[in-house]
Amino acid sequence: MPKTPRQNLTLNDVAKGCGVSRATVSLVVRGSPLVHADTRAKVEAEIRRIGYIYNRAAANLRAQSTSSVGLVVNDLSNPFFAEFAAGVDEALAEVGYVTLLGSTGESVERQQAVLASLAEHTPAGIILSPAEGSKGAAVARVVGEYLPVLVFNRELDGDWDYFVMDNRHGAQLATEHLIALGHRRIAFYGGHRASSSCRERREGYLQALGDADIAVEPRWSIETAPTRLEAARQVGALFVRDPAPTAAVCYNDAVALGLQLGLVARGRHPGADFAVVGFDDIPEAALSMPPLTTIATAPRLRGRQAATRILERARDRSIATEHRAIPVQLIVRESSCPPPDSNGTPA
Amino acid sequence: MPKTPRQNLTLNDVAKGCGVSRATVSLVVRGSPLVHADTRAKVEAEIRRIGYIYNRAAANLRAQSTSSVGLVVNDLSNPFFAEFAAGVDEALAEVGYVTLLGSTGESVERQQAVLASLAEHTPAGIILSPAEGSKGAAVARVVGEYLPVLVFNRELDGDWDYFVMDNRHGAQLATEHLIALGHRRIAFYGGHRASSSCRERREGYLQALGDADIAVEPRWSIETAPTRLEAARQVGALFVRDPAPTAAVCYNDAVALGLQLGLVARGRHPGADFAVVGFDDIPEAALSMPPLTTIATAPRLRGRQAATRILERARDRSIATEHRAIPVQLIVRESSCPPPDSNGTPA
DNA sequence: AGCGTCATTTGGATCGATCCAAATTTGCGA
DNA sequence: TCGCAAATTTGGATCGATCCAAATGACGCT
Repeated sequence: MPKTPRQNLTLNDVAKGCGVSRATVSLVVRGSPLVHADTRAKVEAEIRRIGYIYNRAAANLRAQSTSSVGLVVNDLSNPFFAEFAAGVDEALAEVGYVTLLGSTGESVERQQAVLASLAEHTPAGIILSPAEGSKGAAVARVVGEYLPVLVFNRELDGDWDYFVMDNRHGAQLATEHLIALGHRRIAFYGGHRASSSCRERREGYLQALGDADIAVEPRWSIETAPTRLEAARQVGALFVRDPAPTAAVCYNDAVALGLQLGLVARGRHPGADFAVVGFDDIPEAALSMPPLTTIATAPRLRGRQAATRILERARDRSIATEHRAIPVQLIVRESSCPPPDSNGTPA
Repeated sequence: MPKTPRQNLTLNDVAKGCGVSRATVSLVVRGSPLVHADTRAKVEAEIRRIGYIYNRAAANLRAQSTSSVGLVVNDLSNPFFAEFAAGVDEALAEVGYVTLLGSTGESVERQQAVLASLAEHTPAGIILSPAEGSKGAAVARVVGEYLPVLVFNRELDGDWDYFVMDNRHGAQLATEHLIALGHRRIAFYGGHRASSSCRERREGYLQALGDADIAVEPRWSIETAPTRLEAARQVGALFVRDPAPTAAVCYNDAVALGLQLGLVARGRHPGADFAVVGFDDIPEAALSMPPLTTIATAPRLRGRQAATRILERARDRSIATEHRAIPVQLIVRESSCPPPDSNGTPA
C-alpha cells in the first residue's frame, strides 16, 4: 500500500486557526448541540476557509464505530445484481454509509480474498451473494465471528441472515398463468440443474403441473447455460419430436429473450404461436419483441431491504438470523399468448 | 454512526498470546523479511487460532497510506457503467484495493454529498462520471485540493485527468463504413443536442460526409431521448419526405435497437432495406435482430485503465493531468447492408 | 459580593496499527 | 572464549479523531 502524502489538515489545524480547542471543533463537526452558535459559526467558517476534510477512518477507530457495508456479488454486469447493488448503495447513502464493493466472478478463491479484504476495513456488515460452491465455514473463518453477514440469492450452509427469492412460488405463478391461458404442453427451459435457484424454479413448475393434473414430459426440461446466446442456440431441442410444447417457462429473462430470438430464427412468432414467460423482470424484458411476460422481484427494492437489514443487525447483534423469502409478482406482457388451435394456427 | 461493539482482537492480543511484541506481529502481518521463519510461523498460528482480523483503517491512519478508490457513477443499472465499474473493481482488487461505490442518479446535489462522503474515507483517488450540469469548482471544493480525480465519460470544467471515448472518431468510422457500402443518403439518428457526447458524435458524422463530398441534409438529423422506446416512436421522422435516407448512424445502441424495432413496425427490414449502425456495443447489440453493427468501446477494459491511472496518480502526485481519448472500434454485424437499388428492392 | 446552577469548553488518555531508534540475540572468525 | 557485525526483536511516540471528567464562564438570586 503506497504512501499517500496528502495535505493533511486535522482538527488541530482548524482549532488553532480559530482559537478554540480540538475537542470543540470535534463537537462542531459532529453537530453537537453543546457548542455555542457563535463558536459553531466561527469554526465552520474556518473549516471552509482552509478546506478541512474530516477523516472518518480516524473517527471510526476511536469511536469504535463504522460507516461502511461490504457488498459482494458475482458480477456487476449481470443487470439483476447491478440493480440490487444500486438499491443497496442508495439505501446506505441515505444514512451516511458507504458501499465497499467486491466481485468474485463466481470464483470461491477470489471470494475468500475479497471477503478478507473487505473485513479488514471494519464494515458494519457484509451482504454476500455467494459464488457457486462456497462453504459456509470458509466464509465464517474469513469474516470473523462477530460481523453480520446477509446471504442473498444463493444458499450457504450455516446460520446466516438469508434473503432469497421465492423461486418456487414464482415459477409456479408463471406456469399457472400459462395453464390458465389453455396451454397443456409446457416446457421448462434453460438454466443449470446444479444451480439451486434453477432447481427451485423447476420445482415450482412441476408443482403447478401436478396441481393441474398435467403429466410431466421430461424431454421438455431443457438445460442450457443461463445466457441469452446459449438459450438461443438450444431452441431446436424443444421441437425434436411431436407433439412439441406450445409454451415455455424459462429459468430467467436472459434465457427467455434468447428463446425468443431462437424462435424467430426458426420462423416462429413468440407471443403469437408460442408463449414465453421469463423470470427476474430485467429492464430489457419490457422492451423485447414481443415484451416479455415475467416474474418481477424488484431487485433494487431488495437491495434496499438488504441494506436496511444489515444495519439493523449491526446495531443490535443479538437479533436472531432470519430467512426471508422475497415476494415475487407475475407481470403479464405480450409474450404469453394462448396456444394455437389444433391446426397450428395462432388463436 | 452507531457503535460497533465487535469483538476487537488487536495485534497486542496476538502478541501476548505467543509471547512476542506488538511490533513483531506487525512485521509478520505485513510480510516483512526481517522476522525469523520460526517466529513467523508461531505468530501466524496464533493469528489463526484466535481469529484475529487486521484493522486496515488503523494501519492506514498511522502509515498515511490508503487502500481504497472511490467510484462515482450516475446509475449502475446502465449496463455501460456496470461494466465499467466491474472493470474498475477487478483491477483494484488485484492490487489489494477496495472500491468505494457512490451513485448520483444524475443529481448534482447527491453527487456533492456522495463525493464528500467518499472523500472522508481517505481514498487514494476518485473516478467520477459527473452528473449532467456538474461544476468543476464545486467538485474541487468538496474533494479537496490534493485528491486525484479522474473524470470519465463526461466533460467537467477544470484541470482533471480525463478519459473520454473518441466519439468523433467513432461516429466517423460508422459513417465511413456506410459510405463504403454505397450509401449516400445517411441520417444521424437520436440523442439530445444538449449532450456533449451526442454533439461530438454528430461532428464525426458530418466530418465523414464532408470528406466524401456528400451534401448534408439537416432534416436527417433527428433528435430523440436516448432510449429505445423514444427512438422507436420517432422513426416516422426519417420518411416524411422523399427521397428518404437509406441508412442511419445512431447516437447509441439503445437508440439503434429502438430504430430497428420501429423500422420493423413500419414493415421495413433493417439489415436488408435499411442500414443501421449503433454506438457502444452493449451486450444486446450482438443479439438483436439483426445483430447490430456498432462502435465498441470495451467499458470493462476502460474501467481497468481508469483504476490503473488513478493509482498511478496517487503514487506520484506530480504527474500532470492528461486527456485520454478512449479508442473505439467498428464492429461490423448484419444490420449494415448496402443500399437498395434505385427500384427500392434490396441489393 | 458570594454562591449555586447550567451552559460551554478543554486537555489528557485512547482506538489499533506503524515508525524508528535502540536493545538484544545470533553467528562466525580469530 | 571473546568481539563484532548482522539478524532479529522491542518499547515509546504517533497518525487524527473521540471520550470523559474536570475546568471555566455566564447568569440569576439572596
